[in-house]
This record gives sequence, structure tokens and C-alpha cells, in this order.
Amino acid sequence: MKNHEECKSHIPPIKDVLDLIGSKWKVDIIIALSCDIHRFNELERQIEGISPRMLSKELKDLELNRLIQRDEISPFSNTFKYSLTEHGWSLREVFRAMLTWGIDYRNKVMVKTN
Amino acid sequence: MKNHEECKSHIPPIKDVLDLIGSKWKVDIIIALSCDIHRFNELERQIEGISPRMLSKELKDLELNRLIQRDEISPFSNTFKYSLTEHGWSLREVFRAMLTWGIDYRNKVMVKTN
DNA sequence: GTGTCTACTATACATTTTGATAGTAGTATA
DNA sequence: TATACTACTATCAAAATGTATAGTAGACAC
Repeated sequence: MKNHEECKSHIPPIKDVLDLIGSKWKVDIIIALSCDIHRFNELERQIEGISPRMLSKELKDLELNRLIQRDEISPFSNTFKYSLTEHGWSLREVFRAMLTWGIDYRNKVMVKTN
Repeated sequence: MKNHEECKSHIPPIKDVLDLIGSKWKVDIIIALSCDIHRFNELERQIEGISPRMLSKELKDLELNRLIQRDEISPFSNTFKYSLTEHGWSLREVFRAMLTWGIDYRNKVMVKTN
């Protein structure tokens, strides 16, 4: 990398990604959705330890940021489904890079920060 | 993606990455180091708003996780330098993926989560 | 009309993370 | 010897994040 201003310009977009997917349950949710789990209760059951409050909140964040969308399954049914938007799917590349690095790291290093 | 167990196996390595670089100042620090800024005071000056307490803590986390290393510049000098290890450098790919996605996202969407 | 399921919301609390401020030990400089 | 610089550490407060628990409103099943 050349000069520090150029370096610095990389920081905000990278932090955006972290803001979007960095809270405790977002990765779990996005991966579940990418794996054909769509309804609130299904997510609640698949994601061990999550409370409805957190699930609801994280879903809302993701929806607000257009990574997922919420649709009624059929009118008057009180059932909804969540699914990844195109933006959400496009995170695949980021996840793949993290997965590759993370697996490699686990094999080589691994000390917990806290 | 095929079955949910396979999906789930992706989660821990991805969360490792987030644990390692997800706290408030880690990206700033790693990018500064990748850009030839090496000493405590230099980092303190370049990274706007960071307190010595946080800088110290984040450097220690990163060192503990072998993403950076700390070396004395010369013996008895009370000056040190921090630099990326090979593991630290290997994050480049992850950062590149996040940067690309982040820039694209900024151009297309962008609503703040909180 | 009672119970059950879905999809949540509300309230309060606990924990974690970050910030503000001041201080310290060692070396170098005038 | 006094001042300043490097590289931190300590203490406490504030803010952000997450948890526990209970409750609600609509639909459906018997």
C-alpha cells in the first residue's frame, strides 16, 4: 500500500461490513437463511440459545439494511418468511473469504481473546 | 448449500474472524500497521479518537492472537515497534473481500443499523 | 370456548465494551 | 537537575449489548 490516506479510505467500507454482520447472532441468521430456514420459529429452534427478543431485533436490523426481506406466506395467515435479498446473497464472497481464513487460522493458531 | 449441518459448520470459523477483528479499533490498527505505521505514539496519532488504554488493549489482543508482534527497536531504548505477522498479513484477502462488498453496498444501499 | 401455535413485544436486569482522566517508569535532552 | 518524550497502566464512569422472563394478539383445531 502506498500512502496512508489511501489506506485510511479502506477503513469505512470495511467497518460497514462489520457493523452489518458483527453483532452476536447475525452470522447465524444469515447462514440459516442461506440454508432454507425461513420462518421465525424455525430460526428460533435452529439457532441455539437465541431469545425471541434478539431474533426479532436482529431480523429487523438485517431487514432495515436490506440484507433480508420479510414476506407474508399467505394473506391472513399470521405466518411470514424471511429470506436473503440479492444484497444478502452477495455477502457469500465475504463469507467465503472469512471461512477460508478462519479454517486455516484454527488449524494454525487459536487463542481466545477473552 | 446442501444440509443444515454443513451450513452450521461454517459458523464457528466465520465467528472467529469477527471475534478477532470485530472490536472497535482493530481494523484501524491493522490497516495502519499494513501501511508502515509501527510505533505506539504513531498509532495513537494516526488513529483519531483512540485512547492509550484502548490502543494498548487492542494491541495486546492482536498480539495474543498472533496477528501482530511487538519488538524492541534497540535494546535499552524504551521504544518498540508493532508489525503484522504472517497471519496478520494473510487477512488481506478477507479485507479485500469486505472492501469490495462494502464499497458496492455504500453505492447501492446504506442505512445505519442503530 | 379452551387450548395451542405463530410471531412477536415489554420490562427489567446483567454483562461487556468503551471512554475520560490521571498517573507512572524509563530514557534522552538542555 | 529539570523537562520532555515514549510507552504504557490504573481507576472509575458511561454506554452499548445481550439475557431472562413474561406477556400479547391473531389464527386454527377440537
